[in-house]
Amino acid sequence: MKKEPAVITAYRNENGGLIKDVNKLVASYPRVPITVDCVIFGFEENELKVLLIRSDLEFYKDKWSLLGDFADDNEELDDAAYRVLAERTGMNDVYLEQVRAFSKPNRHPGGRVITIAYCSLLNIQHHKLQSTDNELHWHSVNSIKDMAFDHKEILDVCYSWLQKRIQEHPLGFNLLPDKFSLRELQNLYEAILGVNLDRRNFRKKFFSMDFLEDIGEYEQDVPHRPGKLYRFNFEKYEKNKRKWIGIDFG
Amino acid sequence: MKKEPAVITAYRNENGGLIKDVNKLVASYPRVPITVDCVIFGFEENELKVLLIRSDLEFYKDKWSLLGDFADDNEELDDAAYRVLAERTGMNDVYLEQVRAFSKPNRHPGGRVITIAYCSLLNIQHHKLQSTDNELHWHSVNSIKDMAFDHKEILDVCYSWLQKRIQEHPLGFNLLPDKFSLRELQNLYEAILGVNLDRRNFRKKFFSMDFLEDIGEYEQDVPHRPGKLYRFNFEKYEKNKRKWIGIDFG
DNA sequence: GCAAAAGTGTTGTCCTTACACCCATGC
DNA sequence: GCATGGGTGTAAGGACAACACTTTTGC
Repeated sequence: MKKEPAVITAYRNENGGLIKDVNKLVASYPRVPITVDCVIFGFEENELKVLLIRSDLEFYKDKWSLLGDFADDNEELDDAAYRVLAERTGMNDVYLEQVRAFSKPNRHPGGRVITIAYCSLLNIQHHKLQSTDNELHWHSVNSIKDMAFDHKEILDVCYSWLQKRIQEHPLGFNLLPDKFSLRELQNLYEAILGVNLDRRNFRKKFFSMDFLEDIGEYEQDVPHRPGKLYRFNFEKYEKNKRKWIGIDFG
Repeated sequence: MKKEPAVITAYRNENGGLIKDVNKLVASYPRVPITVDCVIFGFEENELKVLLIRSDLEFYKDKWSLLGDFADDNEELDDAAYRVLAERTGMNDVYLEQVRAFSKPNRHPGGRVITIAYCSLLNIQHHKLQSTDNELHWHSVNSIKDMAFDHKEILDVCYSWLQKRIQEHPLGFNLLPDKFSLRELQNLYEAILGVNLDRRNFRKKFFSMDFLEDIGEYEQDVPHRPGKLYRFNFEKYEKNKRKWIGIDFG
């Protein structure tokens, strides 16, 4: 039961049990190809969308795939994920967060590849996809059935992650224009959480959190009374956010 | 801005733009040594403890290190983490969850190594460390100053993860004996969260969640009125847990 | 009988929910 | 003037925080 890991044992007892040649030690480790895969969410027409590309592999012909790439030598994983985003969308100032690693040995048909999934939120309006990117498309998250690799599983995990995360952190604003109406914000939450929320209580909630900034502008070209536009005041949020004790399993 | 990843470009245009030889594709990816590192928490003498080993590396002589090992060929990362636990503690039925990847290029002195951190909770009483494991020790989490590699950073991240997680999921029971008093449970929460909680409200809270099972036994050998012992009813919890909408940033 | 911790209830406050009416604009 | 959604307030119920006294045991 208490076997020592093989490599460590092999390198022991050279210097009072300590390993001297760390390079040799690391060189003895098995090596694995590492990729990052980005689940890039956007919001359009009151639907949560995800940016997918048609798989490059004949093996997955006509299946959709997340945007990913291998991690370069000495490239930190976050950097690799930002690089994928920049290469594919041209955007540099995008919200991005690591979700977790996926490591099933047979998840890639070409051999073992471990991938680190990242979740990313961007404003579709800020990035009009160019027509040369004709294999790059936004898909309604709820319409996606099956995908290349284990990417459907990764998408599902990231979607759940987002549903939880958006209730505890002000991520949603990354999916909206700088100026947005409360109706847009509510549509966003309803679409992501898959619920209907009471409009009056929703407003009260966000106003009481007190980081929506009334910028004195109004919606335009709407066939009804235009709503006020707001901006998310990030500084105010950072200054006022509190730590929180509240045990509650669910 | 929209450069295509080099490898994908190289393998294109062989079959209508599709890549045929997936093995060759994967073989062309850079490979990285992957390790798992386990942050193994325990609870003893009303303190949160973490299980550490003295570093095997001369480079980190006399520094403490998390328990880790490289991932074997075709070994899933969760399995590698369970293996590390079994090898080091002899325990197989331990709570374990992936936290995240750490990938700074210089985090290991022997060259680039990416590690996936796991958080693990076990009951110290169930596993009396054997004296042959004389470099394996429990350390009070709050007393740890500096560690080998980036392990202090990993520990800090996992500790924060635990503080949050324990408020939303019934993990804490993994740190306690099967039968425990409410006082022990409260001490656990107070130690992990670093706060004082009102005893009466704490009891009400847990009783109202209704998965503590009164087993009709009492504490023994205490120099005061003995408290009742309870057991966590996992089935009842699973059956009653609800989904939850509650937007609240903090 | 004394020390030490277990066990128990009530009240006020705050947060959440449910719900209905007037208002501003485009057509 | 009518259709459409914007904007607002209130009341009830539930959760949480604060708080003190009696009970049981070991010594």
